[in-house]
This record gives sequence, C-alpha cells and structure tokens, in this order.
Amino acid sequence: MAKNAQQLLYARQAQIAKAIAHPVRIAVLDFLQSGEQCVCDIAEAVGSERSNVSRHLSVMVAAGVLSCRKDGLKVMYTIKTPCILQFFGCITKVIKSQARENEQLLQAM
Amino acid sequence: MAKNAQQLLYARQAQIAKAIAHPVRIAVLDFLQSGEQCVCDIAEAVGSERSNVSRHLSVMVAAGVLSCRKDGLKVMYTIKTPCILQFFGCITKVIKSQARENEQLLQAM
DNA sequence: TGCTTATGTGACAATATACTCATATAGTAA
DNA sequence: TTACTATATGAGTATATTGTCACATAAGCA
Repeated sequence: MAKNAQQLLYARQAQIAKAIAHPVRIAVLDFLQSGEQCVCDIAEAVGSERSNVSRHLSVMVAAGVLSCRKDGLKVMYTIKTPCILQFFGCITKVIKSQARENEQLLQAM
Repeated sequence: MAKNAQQLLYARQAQIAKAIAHPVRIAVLDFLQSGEQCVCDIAEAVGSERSNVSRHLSVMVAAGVLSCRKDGLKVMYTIKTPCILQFFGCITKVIKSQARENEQLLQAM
C-alpha cells in the first residue's frame, strides 16, 4: 500500500476506535445489543442528558459504527457493524488478564 | 452486575479503546505484528519523535495492550493481547462498507 | 392554528490529550 | 572515570473532547 494511503487508513481506523473509546458510548453499544432504540430510551438507560447522548450518537454514526432512521418523532439508532461487539469480548480478556496479575501481586504482599 | 461495577467496567473498556484510538498507536500495533521491537525502531517505522512514541507506548502499556522488557540499553515492546488485532479486521469491514456506500453515492450523481 | 414531545445544535467553560524541547536516568563500553 | 546511546519525563503550548445550557427544528395531535 502507498505510504499516504496507509496513513489515511490508520487515521480512519483511529476515528472508529475513538468513536467507541468513551464510557458512555460503550454503555450505548451495550444497550443497543438488545436492538434498535430511540435517543430518549438510550439516554435513560445510560443515565445521561439527552443532548449529550445525541452528540455521542452522532459521533458514532459519523464513524460508521451506528446507523439511524426516523420513526415519527423518534430517531431509532442501531449497531451497523455487529463485529464491533467482538471487540468487547477481546478487551474483556485484557481486563481479566490484568485482574489476575493484580490478584497475584496482592497475594505476594 | 452491580451498577457501580458496570460503570467501572465501561470505564476500563474505554481506557483500552482509547489506548488504541490514535493513528500513531495503530501504526505501532501494526508494526509490532512482526514481533517485539525497541522504541528507536518503532519511532523510525511510524515516522515520529522518540519521546512522543515513548509516551504513546507507555499509554498502551498502562492500558494492558502492550508489555515491555529491558534488554540492555533498549526496551523491547510487544503486543500483550493479540486478540486486539482482530479488532482491526472488524474496523476494516466498517471502512469497506462505508467505501462501498460512497461508491454507490458517486454513481448516483 | 397552538401545544407537546423528541431530537439536534450553537456557544461556552472545563478538562484531557498530543507534541515538542530540554533534561534526567540507565545501561554500555572505552 | 568519561563518553555515548536508548529511553523516559517535566514543563509548556496547542489542540481536541466533553458536558451543559439554551434554543432551534421537526413531527404528531387537539
């Protein structure tokens, strides 16, 4: 791949990773596993202001992680690329392995 | 899971996602697929200052994505949880699907 | 029409992140 | 010891991100 194209790909990959890299946005993705939801229900589920959630949602739509459709007054959001969820399986492994390390550390004290 | 524990998990997952969510750090991970490397070689490969790369590396170590060991003067960094790499497969899918959308858009103009 | 609800957005302040430079530290070798 | 190399880090500036408030927009209904 050309050097510039590679840089561009890294930037695009980073954009997607950034779109996920926030506790509220992860909570949103977790909630959306149950299927498409409107902003008001998402805001309630994650315990944050609607306007704030709306911004987080548009970041994720811009990155291509979510898609949305209008349904009357509501806008329904859904996970566009379910393989994103595999990522959480992976980082849960990272967290577990760190937790085990800490446990060993504690026992050695 | 308790509500607080859930919040903690989301925060921890976000920390790991953040540790990946930067073009330079993605370039580093890409380079480290070839095996462990020292800071100077990583800096050269990704085309960035050593001090800057050193900071990026410590962020990824703190998040549990990389591990490192001293080898004489050098510090060798390596990917600690290879499943992280699957994530790139996933987001490449996202990028391809968006590229296809844009192509269709272009053809409709 | 006016009223209500759901969502999006401009503007701002607060905070976090990234990069650079200079300097510190640690290891190697003469 | 001194000189050299690799890495890490403090301090500063620049930039990006986040959350909140107020307001705008859009859709439904009386």
